[in-house]
Amino acid sequence: MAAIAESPRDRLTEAAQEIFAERGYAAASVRDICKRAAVNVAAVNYYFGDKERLYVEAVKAAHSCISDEPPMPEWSPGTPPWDRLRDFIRVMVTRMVRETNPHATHLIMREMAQPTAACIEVVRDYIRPSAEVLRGILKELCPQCDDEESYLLGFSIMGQVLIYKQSRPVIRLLMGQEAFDALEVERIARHIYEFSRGGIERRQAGGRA
Amino acid sequence: MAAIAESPRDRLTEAAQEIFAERGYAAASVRDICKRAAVNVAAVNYYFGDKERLYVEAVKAAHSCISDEPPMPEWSPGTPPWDRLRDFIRVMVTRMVRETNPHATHLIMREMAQPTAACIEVVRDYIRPSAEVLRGILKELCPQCDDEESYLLGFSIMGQVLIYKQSRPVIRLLMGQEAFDALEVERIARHIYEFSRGGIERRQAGGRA
Amino acid sequence: MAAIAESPRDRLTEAAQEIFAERGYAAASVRDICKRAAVNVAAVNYYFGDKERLYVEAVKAAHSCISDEPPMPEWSPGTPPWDRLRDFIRVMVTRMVRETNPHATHLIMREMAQPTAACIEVVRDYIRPSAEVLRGILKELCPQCDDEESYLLGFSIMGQVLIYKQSRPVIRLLMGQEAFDALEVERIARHIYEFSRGGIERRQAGGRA
Amino acid sequence: MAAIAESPRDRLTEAAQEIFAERGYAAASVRDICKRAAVNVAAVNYYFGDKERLYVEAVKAAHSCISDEPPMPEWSPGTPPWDRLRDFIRVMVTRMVRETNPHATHLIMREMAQPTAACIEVVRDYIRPSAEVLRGILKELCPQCDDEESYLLGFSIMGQVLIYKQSRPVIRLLMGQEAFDALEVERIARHIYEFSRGGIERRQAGGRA
DNA sequence: AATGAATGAGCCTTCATTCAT
DNA sequence: GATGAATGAAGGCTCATTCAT
Repeated sequence: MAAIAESPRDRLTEAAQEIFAERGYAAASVRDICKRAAVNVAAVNYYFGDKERLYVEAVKAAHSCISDEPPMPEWSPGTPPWDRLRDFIRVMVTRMVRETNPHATHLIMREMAQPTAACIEVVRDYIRPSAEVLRGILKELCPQCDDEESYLLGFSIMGQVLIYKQSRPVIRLLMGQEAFDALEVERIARHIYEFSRGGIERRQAGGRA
Repeated sequence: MAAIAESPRDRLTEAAQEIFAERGYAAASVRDICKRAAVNVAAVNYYFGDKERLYVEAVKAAHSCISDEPPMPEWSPGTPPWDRLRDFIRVMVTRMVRETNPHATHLIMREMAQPTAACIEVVRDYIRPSAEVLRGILKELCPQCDDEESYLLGFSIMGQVLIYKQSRPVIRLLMGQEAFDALEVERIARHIYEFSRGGIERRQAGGRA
Repeated sequence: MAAIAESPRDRLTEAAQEIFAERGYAAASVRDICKRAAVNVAAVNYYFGDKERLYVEAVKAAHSCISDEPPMPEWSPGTPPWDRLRDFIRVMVTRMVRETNPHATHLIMREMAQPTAACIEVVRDYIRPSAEVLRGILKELCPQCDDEESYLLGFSIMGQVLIYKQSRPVIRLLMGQEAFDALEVERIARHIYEFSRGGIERRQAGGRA
Repeated sequence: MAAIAESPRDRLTEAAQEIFAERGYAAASVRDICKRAAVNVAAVNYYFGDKERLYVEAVKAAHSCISDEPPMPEWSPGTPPWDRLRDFIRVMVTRMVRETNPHATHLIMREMAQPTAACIEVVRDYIRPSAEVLRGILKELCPQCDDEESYLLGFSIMGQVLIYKQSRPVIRLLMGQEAFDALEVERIARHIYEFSRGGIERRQAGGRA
């Protein structure tokens, strides 16, 4: 998106996303954010009152940006749960890995690892809805799962997805730059789907072989 | 574990681990670290030359501390790969979740998500060795895997483990405090093992059903 | 007295009196004054051009307010000078001590101790007229006084009066809250009159005993 | 006193006295104080922690400077009370009017008119001792005075003295520059003594003539 | 006539760092 | 070998003010 001439307020939120994502809350300076947004230093105080409230706005903007694109498909009532799981994983991997708005994802990851005041809102507005979608699918695949089990299944799936965002630098170092660059979204998504399908089916089959 | 009278240098490294882990690099102040270590402000400069070099030392100390405890078992030559995988996962989950030296793990996680100068060394000395152990096991379980596939399998396993450290606050918010507290290391480790075994076996069985 | 809906300009002057009196010129903020006056921030600039010119207007308004109430009596031609002196002192003490419009007196006192651009006008319009009244009385009581002497007498009288305004916090601390509260305007005025009468009569009697 | 090269801390206290006296607390800037003291901006934080605590120190230094010079004479046991009153007044007028350390007196006057956290200490350490000396003299001159009366007498005397400090700008405007410059400390002190003696003696003689 | 958006200067404070001892 | 005094740079924030409307 990032048009060149939005309103000062929007430019500020966007610049804040970038700089907070790059440097973290403490290391990001209001002055630098304003410079990148091409507004006066006092604008932060004027629009948001505070560095902290600017941060919260930036995080909110980031998660709204992430949640929108790509959107979760609206499945027709009869869509088989395995298909929905495959779609879900593909959307999530795309959101994490794709190089559009890398600042937004980065900011959210920071917030998840190092929660601040904004975390509660992010979880409530962004993460929980997705989590509920996933749990809905899982409940259908494993009807007899209790709450804890379905959470563990969900974390196993999301863990596989998130590692590509949260530990990306490490992954690049481990695989080497070339192999890392060769990784495609579709490849990752298909792998996670197949792997997870195996895990779920094994659970349904009754555990140890 | 935090003896009262170590050498000033060690006290400094330890205090640095704690404060860097709690607040991050930028928000941590040299003065506070020195205060907690009960040394003079100039000591950081004297012993390490720099805030940044103190940070690197703290990260190194953290990963040396974390790699030791609990140690990876030394398997006898004939140990079946599934058993070694189960052990590997249990050790990793324990290292991530258990609340001994939480500062050390926290610091390492920060470094993985937000690589600084210390990252290369952390990967080389701490992460790659573990990664090689895991890939060794996987190569044995899936002899015909190419490099990319074995990496993807490894990431699927480690992703499931790491999410409990890197997204812990979110997990707690999602499950609720009580359910979160009820989660036990053994439970998590067994789940990840079974889930991953299903994933690996499905791959070996030839993919889509 | 503080009607709810005057003209914006008047509301501004009034709010300025209060806030300048409470905090002093530098510590008073144009924003706060505007907030209390319920007008836009730009109103100060619009109506007065400047924070400083608003201050001058506030001081003028304060002294015009203070000079009126209570008014100096209009003595009939034959009123004995001692009676006029007693009245004069009572009016002055009342103006200083009484708790009506405390902002106005406070502002004037500030201006006397810490002269700004407004001081010359305050002296010309408010202080000198009163001073002339007093000197007229004193000239009558001590006809052979030269200028310096009559000034010294005037300062001795006004000094006794002003201390109750300018050093009020100290007086309260010295006497204690209770004794301070028990002090009545009439009591103070009578004391100053009697004390001053003694001083003046002694001078007329020829000084040292 | 004001040597050219004292310790940074002392230079700071002295510069603070001057600038706080000239501009008041809010309008005085830490930067300007440091510039005048020829120290770094951070020195205020280092030595005093705070602008406010620097202010308190400056006020304390001011009153200690004032109280020392000129000192109150140490009267021999038999000194007649009138002589002691004359000395007391002369010392007080000298402290107020003399042009040594004008900053110190100015600062104290500000504090008396606009009390801050420092006021209580100033009253306790500086003002009350002097007030007790004066009340001791007055009790001897008017043995039958109750507390309130002796306070009123004391305020009448101190009011005459303080007006030359607190309202100096107004006095200069009223008398004109020349007459103001011609006023000598001795002249003022003698006048206040004679005037006050008349006031006290009249009271002892039984009030109205 | 009157305003809300936006500004640049300056505020106090804290920071990592160094120097003389 | 180790320290306390002192520094310069930069931090977030608030201020009086202006400009387009």
